[in-house]
Amino acid sequence: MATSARKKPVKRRRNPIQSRGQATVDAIVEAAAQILARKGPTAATTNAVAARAGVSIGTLYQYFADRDALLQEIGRRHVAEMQAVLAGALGGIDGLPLPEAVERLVAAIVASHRVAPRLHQALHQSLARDHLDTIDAFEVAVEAMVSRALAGRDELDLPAPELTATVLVRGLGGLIRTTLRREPERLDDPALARAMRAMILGTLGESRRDA
Amino acid sequence: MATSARKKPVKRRRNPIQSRGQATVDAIVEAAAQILARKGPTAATTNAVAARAGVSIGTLYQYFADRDALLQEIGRRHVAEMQAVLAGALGGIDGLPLPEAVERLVAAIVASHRVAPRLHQALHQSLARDHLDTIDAFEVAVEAMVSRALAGRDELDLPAPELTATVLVRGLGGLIRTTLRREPERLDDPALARAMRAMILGTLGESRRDA
Amino acid sequence: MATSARKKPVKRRRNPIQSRGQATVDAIVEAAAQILARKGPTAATTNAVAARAGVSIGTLYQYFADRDALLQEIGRRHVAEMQAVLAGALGGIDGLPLPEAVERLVAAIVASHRVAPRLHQALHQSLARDHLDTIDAFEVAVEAMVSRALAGRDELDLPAPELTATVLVRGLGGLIRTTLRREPERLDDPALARAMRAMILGTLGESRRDA
Amino acid sequence: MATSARKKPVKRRRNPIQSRGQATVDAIVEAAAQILARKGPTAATTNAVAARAGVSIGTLYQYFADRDALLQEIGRRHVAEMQAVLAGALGGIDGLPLPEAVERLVAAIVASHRVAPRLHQALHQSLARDHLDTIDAFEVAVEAMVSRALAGRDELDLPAPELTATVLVRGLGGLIRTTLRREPERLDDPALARAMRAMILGTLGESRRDA
DNA sequence: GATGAATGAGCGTTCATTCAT
DNA sequence: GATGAATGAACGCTCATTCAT
Repeated sequence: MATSARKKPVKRRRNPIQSRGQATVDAIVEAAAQILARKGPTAATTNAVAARAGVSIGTLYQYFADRDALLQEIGRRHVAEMQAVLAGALGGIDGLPLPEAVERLVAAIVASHRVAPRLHQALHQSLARDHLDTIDAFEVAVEAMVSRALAGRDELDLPAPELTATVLVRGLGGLIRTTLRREPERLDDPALARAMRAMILGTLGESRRDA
Repeated sequence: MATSARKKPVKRRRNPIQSRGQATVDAIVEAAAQILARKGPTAATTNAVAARAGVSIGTLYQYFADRDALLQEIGRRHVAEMQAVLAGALGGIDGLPLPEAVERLVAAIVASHRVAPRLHQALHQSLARDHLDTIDAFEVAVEAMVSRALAGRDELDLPAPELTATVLVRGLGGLIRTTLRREPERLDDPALARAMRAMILGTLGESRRDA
Repeated sequence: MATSARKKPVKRRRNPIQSRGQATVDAIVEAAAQILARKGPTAATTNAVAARAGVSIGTLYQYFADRDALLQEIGRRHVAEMQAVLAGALGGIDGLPLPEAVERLVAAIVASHRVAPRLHQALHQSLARDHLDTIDAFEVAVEAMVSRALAGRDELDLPAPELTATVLVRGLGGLIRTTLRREPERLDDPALARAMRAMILGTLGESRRDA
Repeated sequence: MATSARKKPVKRRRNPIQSRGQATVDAIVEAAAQILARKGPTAATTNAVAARAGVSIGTLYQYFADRDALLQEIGRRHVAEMQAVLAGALGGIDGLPLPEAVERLVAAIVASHRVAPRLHQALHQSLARDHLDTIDAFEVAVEAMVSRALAGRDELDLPAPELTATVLVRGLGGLIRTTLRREPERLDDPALARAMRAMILGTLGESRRDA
């Protein structure tokens, strides 16, 4: 489904056994995420990260094999956060009538993108195609989840719930990402949320009619 | 609408009218676009571009104030190409019945993204947030165009054609971009195109019902 | 005789008498020697040595003032081993007739270089000119020993036994070292041993004739 | 005969087409050779070399792909110099009677090692086993040359001229190298030269007698 | 004593950019 | 105009060494 060759296995260097070490790792990851979010990928040099984290460059390399490993860890954490928000906002959605369920879904997806919008963009930009895997895997998981939810609703009777899920999730994601980049404040606009719901409901209705 | 602080004004060094210089500029831009598309932003160093273009690095700087100016020029040309493809594929669409019009629109948007998909991605990745303006402007223009087209169709009777256009264009764009990145070959899948049409038609139907 | 300025005096941190410490020191030295021999000087970092020895880096520095002190200790031990092999193989040589004595000498020198050939090379490579003293001292001692043995043989009647010893020992050593580096397996070749014996015997004969 | 796997092809970066460039390359090589000779391999950092050569670090990398390429170039030049000295000192040696020929040979080998003795040592120390090829090739060539010369002398009637040449050349080389390191001034001692000649003549005599 | 997290000088290297020719 | 040799700030990263626990 997804993609391509994986060369480098995940390469963390030491997982700290003293609690001091864990704090250090957190500081580094947080510093890197901040710089990434505020000034973009090119500003997130290993030296800048170490400086902002208040540790020496050597310390950074105690915990991360290279810059890429750090970036991947940030990606992993970011995805985990989005995942958590999404899961939290989606609990019990299956029991809801469709319109409410869609409302919840839209709200949840938007919320998950609001966790760290600038970082989200930066990660998309900074990670080479080979390294977007973590983020890709998350998106794939979301598509799968939505696909299952759609298939579970007999009322919908979709001929290809997977395809519909793909279109909806990717479309929604792209819409949110573009809006976040160009008009971040607009993501709070209720009219936009309403339009997104219309898009979903309309797509579902139309998809059922399809052969 | 758009965004953010602009540090550097657009800076090209001269607008060579004579064909000599124009050919050189073309060679440089083309070389850069090729490297960008094939090997990504990090491979597109000024020296590599000059070498591939068959000119000296000094000559490159005669025509472009800095690397960024070159990248922006590539963006400008890429957008112009997408624009041209889009316009070409959309001629006479207003006279068409809705289903055919939608079919044409989907085909046109997909086609415009297929002009140079790798370059498209590379530009999104390599341009700093501040410098995506050209691409943003294009997307805005497409939204406006679609908005006008929607507003012109009395049969649709949309309460907010602009909002609907925004959602559709951004959603479609994101869907295509994500697909291009993760499953490029799938863009040829007729089922996907059908699903996209369903999304549009459904959204339009649903949006009309909205108050 | 030997050479040059000595900056740092030999610096070990403590001479641990208790077996606890001795075992640790041994482990460290052995680990370092192994890495040196197998992967060369650049791989023998203090951290790598400590890791392979199964001790912490801090412990390593408890016993060795710095990396150089460790290297020198390895040199010392290596020389001691070569010395032991040599002495063992040379016992009773004085009573032997010349051809047998020479045969024993060649065998002994070859054997002493075979104790740890890779380590031998690595030490020559990794020790700064200033720190080859231990090895130099060993070679000087061998020369002296051979010189005494030659002087003790009235049958030879050498005009300058010391000079002859120098030439023979250094020549033989260089020959073995070069062969070890370029054609290590050839050191087992009986023809080579025979040629070495011819060299010695011939040199001895010729040297006597010299005024 | 010699050895082993060759990974990296020689990697020079640009061979300068302006004469300015050639001067720069020479300055860099010379600076590196000086540092190597005076302070040893570890002092010959790329930055130190560039500084001493009076060029920027970037310039160094215009001409050498990496530090190793620079070292190899130095090796190449050094070997060429030794070669030249050797060839010059050996002209017409074949017509000479054996004792004079040997005298010339010893003088020539000593002279070739005196071209840049400290550099010679440093190269042996700094080059990884994989990269001594240039120097090895030179030594092999010398062995071959001596072997041919020996085979050409019917008076010697050696059973294995190649083996004898190997022993003599490696022995002499090692002897000189050791002496250079420990007692450099002694290389001028006529007694040592005499002893070396004795070694050669004796070895030749003895080798003939061998079966 | 032993540990190992932390340090930071310094390494090899890249690449956007300048300017004498 | 065009060239390409030269620049040097800055990058990612290593490793000998220290010191609080």
